[in-house]
Amino acid sequence: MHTSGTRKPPSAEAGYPPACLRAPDADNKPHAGTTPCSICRLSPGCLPAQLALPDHEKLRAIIRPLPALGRDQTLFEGRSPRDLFILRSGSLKTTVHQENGGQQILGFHLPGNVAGFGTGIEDFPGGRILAMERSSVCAINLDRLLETAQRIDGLQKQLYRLLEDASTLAQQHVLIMGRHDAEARVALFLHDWSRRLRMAGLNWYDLHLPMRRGEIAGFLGLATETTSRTISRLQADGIVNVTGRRGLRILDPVRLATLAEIDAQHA
Amino acid sequence: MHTSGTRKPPSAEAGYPPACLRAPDADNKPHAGTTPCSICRLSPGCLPAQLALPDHEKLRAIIRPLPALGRDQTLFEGRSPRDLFILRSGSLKTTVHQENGGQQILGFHLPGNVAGFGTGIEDFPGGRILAMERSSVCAINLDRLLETAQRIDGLQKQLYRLLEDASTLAQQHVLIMGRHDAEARVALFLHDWSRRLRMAGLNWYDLHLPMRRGEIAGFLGLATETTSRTISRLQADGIVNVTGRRGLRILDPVRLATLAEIDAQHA
DNA sequence: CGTTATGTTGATGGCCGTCAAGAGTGGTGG
DNA sequence: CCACCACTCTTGACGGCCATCAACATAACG
Repeated sequence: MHTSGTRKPPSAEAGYPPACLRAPDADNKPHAGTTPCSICRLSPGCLPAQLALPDHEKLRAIIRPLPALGRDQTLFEGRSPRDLFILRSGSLKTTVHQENGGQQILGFHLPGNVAGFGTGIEDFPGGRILAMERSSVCAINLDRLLETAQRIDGLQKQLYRLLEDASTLAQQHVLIMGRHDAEARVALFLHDWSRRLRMAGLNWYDLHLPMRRGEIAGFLGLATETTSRTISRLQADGIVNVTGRRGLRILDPVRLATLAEIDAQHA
Repeated sequence: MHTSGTRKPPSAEAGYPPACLRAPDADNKPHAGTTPCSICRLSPGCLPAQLALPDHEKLRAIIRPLPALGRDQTLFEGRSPRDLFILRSGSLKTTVHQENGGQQILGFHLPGNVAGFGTGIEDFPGGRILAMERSSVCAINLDRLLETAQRIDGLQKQLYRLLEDASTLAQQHVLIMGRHDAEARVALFLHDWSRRLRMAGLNWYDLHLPMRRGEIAGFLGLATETTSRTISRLQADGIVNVTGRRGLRILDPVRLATLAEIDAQHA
C-alpha cells in the first residue's frame, strides 16, 4: 500500500524525507507489557533517547504500557493525573466539558507527544483524555519518573524537552485560534497538522485526520458547518483534496501557507 | 545560539542579551541591590519552596537577578531561550509577530510565573518577552538548573510544578479563546485574571490591569474596540467598575462568573 | 499647558453561528 | 454480498455579532 506511487507531492522543499517512515504498526501487535523501549520505533524521539542500555532497563521499570485503546475510549478523566502519558501509536485528544453542553478541545496528540501535562486547570473540573482511534499509550508514574530523572543525566534533559514540547503545543493552539477569519484558522491548522505528522514520521501531504469535523471545529473555536464549508472552499480552489472522511491531501502547500498567514521567508 | 551580537539603538529597546551579559559581574558581588531567595517574598511559591538553607545557597549560585525592566522593555527576543525567567515583581507578556503586522499575545505573566518555557514555536520566528510595567526578573540558566535539580530532591518537584503551571496557563488561554461571544471571553478573562492575582497574593477584586486594551484584545482574539465596548457594557450592567485606565473593580463576581459560563457548582 | 498615545463611542458591512435539510459514509447483520 | 441504519458531513438560507473605519474623549507626559 504505497500511496506515494500515484502522485508526487508538489513540494518545492527538497528537505522532506520520503514516506519511508510509516506509522508504527502496533495495531497488529498488541504489545501489552512486552515491548520495551529498546525496540520501540519511537525511542529516538522519546524519553530513552540517547540513553545507554543499562539505563534503558531502569526506565523499563517505571514505564507501564497500557492495553490498546479504541475510538472514544477514555484514557484519563479528572485533573492532574499522577501519570504522564506518552502516546506510542494512534492519536489522542484532551478536552474539558463546558457548562453549556459542548466540549472545548484543548489539544490533539500524535505519537511521541506527552498528554496529561498542564491539565490542572481551575474552574473546569471535567477534563478528559481519550483516543480518537485505536491507540497505544505508555503511562509513567510522575513521582518515580522525576526520581529516576535525577539519577540519569540524559533522561533529565529529554524529559524537559518532552514537557516543553507539550507546552509549545498549547501555545501553537493559541496562535491558531488567534487567527481572525475561519479560512486562516483552518489553513493554519492543516499546515500545522502536516508539520506534526512529518515530525512523527508520517505522511505529511496525504494527511490522516483521525478527528471528526466537529472536533476540528472545537479545536479551532468555530462551528462545525463553518469548518466544513471552509475545507470545501479550499478544495474548490485546488489547494487541498478531500479523500474520504478522514483523509485530506495537500495539493498546494505554498498557497496553504499563504492563507495561514505564515511568514514564509525562513527555511 | 549567541544572539548577543546584535546591537540595538539605546532608545527603549535595551534587550535581554546585553542586560544578561553583565550578570557574571554581579556574581562576584552579593547581588548588588537585589534580593536573594532566602528573603524573597515570593519564595514560598517559587523554586526554593521547602528547601533547606544550604540548598538555598546552591540555588543562589545559579540564579541571576536581572536589572529592573521598564515598560515595553524587551526581556528576551528569539526562540528557545537558554534561560528560564521567573518574574519577581511587575508583569510580562509573551508575544509573536504576525506577518500581517499585528502581534499575537501568547500570555501574560504575574509574579511567581515562569516565562520562556514552551516558546519554541515553529513557523513563527518573532517571539518576544517584554515587561508591561516596571518589573524585576530572575534568570536561571536552564542547563545548570536541570543539573542542580538532580542533586536537590525538593527542587526537582518544585521545578516540575512551575513548568506545569506555565503549561496550564497556555491551556487556560485556549479555554478563554474558545468562548464564542466577546462577552464570555472578556468575562472569563477578568475572572481568570482575578484568580491569578489572588494566587499571587494581590488584590483580587480591585484588579490591576497592567496591559493596554489592545493587548487584552490581542490576548482574547478580539478587536480593541470590541473589548472596550464589552467592558463598557459590563460596567453599565453594574458588574464591574472601571477605575482609571489600568484599574477595574469587580462589583458582582457571581454574575461575572455566570457570563464567563463557568460551572459554578464546585466550591 | 500642549502634545501624543490610548481609550471610547458611533455607523456599517461582511463573516460566521444557527437552524434546517439533504447527501454521504461506515458499520452491522442478514 | 447486499441492504439497512445511524452517524457524520455537506450545503443552503438567514440573522446577529463583531471587525473595520472614523471621530471624539481622555489620560499620560514633559
